[in-house]
Amino acid sequence: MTRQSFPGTFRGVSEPRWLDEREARAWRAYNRMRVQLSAQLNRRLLRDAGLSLADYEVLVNLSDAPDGRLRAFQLGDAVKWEKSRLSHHLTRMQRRGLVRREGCATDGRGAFIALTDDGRAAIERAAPKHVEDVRRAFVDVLTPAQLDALDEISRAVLARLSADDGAGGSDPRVRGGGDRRRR
Amino acid sequence: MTRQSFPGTFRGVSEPRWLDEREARAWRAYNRMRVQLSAQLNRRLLRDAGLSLADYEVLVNLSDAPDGRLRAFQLGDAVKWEKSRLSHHLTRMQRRGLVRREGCATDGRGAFIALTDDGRAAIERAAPKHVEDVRRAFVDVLTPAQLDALDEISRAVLARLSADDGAGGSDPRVRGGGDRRRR
DNA sequence: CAAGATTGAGTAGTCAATCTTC
DNA sequence: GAAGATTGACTACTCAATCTTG
Repeated sequence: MTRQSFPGTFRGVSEPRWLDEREARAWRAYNRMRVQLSAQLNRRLLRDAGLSLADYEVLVNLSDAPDGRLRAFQLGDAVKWEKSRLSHHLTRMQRRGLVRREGCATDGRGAFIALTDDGRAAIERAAPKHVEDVRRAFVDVLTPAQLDALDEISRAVLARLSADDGAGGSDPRVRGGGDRRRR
Repeated sequence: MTRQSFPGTFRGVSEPRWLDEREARAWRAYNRMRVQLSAQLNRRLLRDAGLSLADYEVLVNLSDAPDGRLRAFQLGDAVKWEKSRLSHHLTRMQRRGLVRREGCATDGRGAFIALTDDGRAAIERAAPKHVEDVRRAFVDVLTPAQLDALDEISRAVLARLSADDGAGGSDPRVRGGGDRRRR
């Protein structure tokens, strides 16, 4: 949107457009914030309530749902994780007594994920302190204008991401030569 | 900065100040961007160059250093990881032939981490495409004003985070009762 | 004993393959 | 065969303990 394609390039192969100073500064600062903010919130939540951020997200979504239960794929849509990650995570949470798996009557393939009493107690105990942590580190250091700006920024990036993931890639060039990581 | 402390609360214990609509919207949007953007960049870098974002960060820092080598703690300062994460990661990268560990002559405890020829080749091969990916998903969808806004936002958050991590916690209340996670 | 760094054990996440039901 | 979900194998990260040198 902001810049035209580079004049004189040939099918994008030649000189990459490196980031200029403003761009690099914003990108670096954003990445530092991203890493440090998540780490701090995670550490505190774990220390104060014995939950990871991932646990918290699952529990919040379940506790907002009617009857404290959701189909697994609905929960997956809400948290935007890979199916397998969700499944593994629920297995661990089930082992800890926070959620329970229930079969679905109308669709034999389906699973309901339900909050247990312990799970509900855990999220209710954790939430006030966690919200305070989010306020202290994030919300309360930003002006309303900054909150709105960040919202718009996020939406712009997300719009591009879903446009690209729907389609094939960043563009149609095929770039065959990269060595795949051996596993 | 933006809001006063809640009138009628008693030592912060009573009603938590939940997020209002603007705050919640920004927080949710930011988190979606954070998760999806990293995931997409990671996936593409891995697919096209066989490197993870973590590998990339290490290699960039080394290739910017004189002689392509740094003391481990300098590298750690640059990437802001835990010492043990860095050490584990370097072990894996060493096994893949991307870096090499060298002893330090003047400090027997110290280790130098050096880029191998393969490591330098890998980062030089990966960088142009990765920068294009960052441009496409992030830099090029934002206006210069938005880039500057994000820079300021990040700095504000980071300033609060380092103030808090330097000190004891979010505030002096001790909150002893949370059940620690059993391991 | 503090700084620099590594190790081990356990938890978490990813990719690909699989299983079952629609 | 596609949707809903799980499994297995592997890679990655965290915390606490350890080792070594200053």
